Amino acid sequence: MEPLRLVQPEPGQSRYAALAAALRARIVAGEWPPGSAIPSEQTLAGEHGVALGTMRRALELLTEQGFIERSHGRGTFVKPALNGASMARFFRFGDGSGQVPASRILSRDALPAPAEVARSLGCGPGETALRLRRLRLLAQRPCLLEDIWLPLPLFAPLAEGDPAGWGDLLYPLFAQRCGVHVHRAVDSIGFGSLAAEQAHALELPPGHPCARVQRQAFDLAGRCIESRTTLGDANAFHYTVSIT
Amino acid sequence: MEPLRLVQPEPGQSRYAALAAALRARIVAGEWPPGSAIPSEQTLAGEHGVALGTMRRALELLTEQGFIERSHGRGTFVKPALNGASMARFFRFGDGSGQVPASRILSRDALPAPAEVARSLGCGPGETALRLRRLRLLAQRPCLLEDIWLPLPLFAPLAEGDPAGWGDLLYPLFAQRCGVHVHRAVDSIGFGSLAAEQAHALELPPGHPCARVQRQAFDLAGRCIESRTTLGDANAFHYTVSIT
DNA sequence: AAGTGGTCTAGACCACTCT
DNA sequence: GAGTGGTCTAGACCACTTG
Repeated sequence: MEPLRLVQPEPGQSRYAALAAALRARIVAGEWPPGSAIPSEQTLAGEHGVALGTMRRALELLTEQGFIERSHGRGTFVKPALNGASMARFFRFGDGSGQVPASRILSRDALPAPAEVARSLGCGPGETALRLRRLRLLAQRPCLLEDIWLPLPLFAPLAEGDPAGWGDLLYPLFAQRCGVHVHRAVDSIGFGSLAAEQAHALELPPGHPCARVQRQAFDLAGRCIESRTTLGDANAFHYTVSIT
Repeated sequence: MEPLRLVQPEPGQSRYAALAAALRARIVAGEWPPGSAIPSEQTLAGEHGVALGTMRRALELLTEQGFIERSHGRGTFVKPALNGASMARFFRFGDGSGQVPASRILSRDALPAPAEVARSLGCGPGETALRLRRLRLLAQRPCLLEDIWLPLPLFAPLAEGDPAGWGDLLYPLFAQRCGVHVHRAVDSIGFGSLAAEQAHALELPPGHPCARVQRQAFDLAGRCIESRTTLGDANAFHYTVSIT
């Protein structure tokens, strides 16, 4: 018989919000890994000594916040990590078949993080981080050029071994090799033109207009675990926003 | 004593979804104009012969869908129309003080709608529509150039009178003069370069890179009531997206 | 003080999934 | 058939806004 886990709502906070926070903490702590099932609402309600409807409200909150997914008749599951295939959503290349671009690692170095990268990753300036340069191709033609910074004690497993065997998606690799699950990402879109070196890699003329997508990726605990800059032909860029 | 308004859920549809649809129809029909209060959940629940909690679920649905806003202790209100000040959200000009750019109407004509515009507005190709060309300025400096198409029987009141008195925002004008309330908008973003005439209006060199935002605006009933193309300096463009 | 939406309870029953 | 989440009920009480 499990003892009651009573939660004490902060003053002004509702009980279901407090319950959601408690469950979120258990998820973040890794008690239930991404993709696995958590106990049924019946069980959880009994465990915390609250009515079923109250626990449902808490689980609805966690669903809205993107921590869990519910499936009728099956159960409630910790939301699996993002797979990172979403970068192509900003560009419309060639056939538009929506397939994942192939990946080619151009370089891999452990370097002191420049100020801007350090700020983005939330680490001290000058701390060493892993920098990947990566080219992405569709039908053997270069389409995206990426500059990826990863904090270093955490991503040490990626500093070794042959990157040729990594496959086309990085985020599943982060999970397998480093135990890092990407839960949320923020993309910031801007515009610029290609430096000579960048233009050469993308097989475009120097000075060609490009779209620049700066991404920060976060894990379940809200720590920034990736700072990435992606460049692509501005003429292939497109994006749609709905306003309400 | 108001008679019961019983709703019949479609097979496979929940009762609260059917209630939400019924209320949405009354909102779209104009029974409660934008900004006005609708009856309390108590009243509505009684009126439809359902439990309070069920009516709450229906109202939650309408809230998510953007048709109503609820305010603790005050009541439930039909969501007021968009004010259209949101175009500046795509650009970062000068001081970044976030103020609304001034508006200058460059031209106003009733013309047959080109095929693409007609498709966007959902009217027959070649039907006449109202075209506005409009320049927007911050601190007396041009920043955005707009090409706006409006379907014509509906917007006839804007074909007359001096546009100089219209003010800086069009959407409030749509509501006052034409009874059109903008409920939702979809913006599609791309990059291009300025034609000579466009460059001249924006005081930029011809061929200068520009961001192009194509907007479709919709009223409560879901009809497209505006097709707009906005051009601005690509170097001032920025936008942030959160992915979960 | 009256009226509104927000929280919480304790139950019943239904729909879906898996074995 | 057992277990899950989804719907619906009927009520009590609380928190907020307004006259």
